[in-house]
Amino acid sequence: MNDNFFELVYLVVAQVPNGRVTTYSSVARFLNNPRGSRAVGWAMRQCPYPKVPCHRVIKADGSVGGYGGEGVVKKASMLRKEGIQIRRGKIDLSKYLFTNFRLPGFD
DNA sequence: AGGGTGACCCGCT
DNA sequence: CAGCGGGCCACCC
Repeated sequence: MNDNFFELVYLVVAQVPNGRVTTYSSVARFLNNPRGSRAVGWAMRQCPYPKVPCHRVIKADGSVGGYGGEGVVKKASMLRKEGIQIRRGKIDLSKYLFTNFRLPGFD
């Protein structure tokens, strides 16, 4: 269940509130894996938990990133709907980036 | 045990 | 500011 890095990613991403976004790198860093950003992307690709807002996870440079191919448009649309302004396909991380996660399991 | 894949990141040019 | 290449991590076959 929650013994894998994989599961932790979902728990952390699920903590991202509406109207905010996070980056693969930030999540990886929170899990003490500063270089595990790729693994986070892997977890997102699987996304077996519908409660996990994988669409709120973007790249570290502010770009929307990917969503399984041409779904990126849909992803951007959803973010926009949540009140996130996207300028030239980029999101202002200094405004919407959320990294104030809490340790999973310490509810 | 080994190789291939992926919704990435960072530094350099 | 944009483009290219190398590196790192975890999962599946």
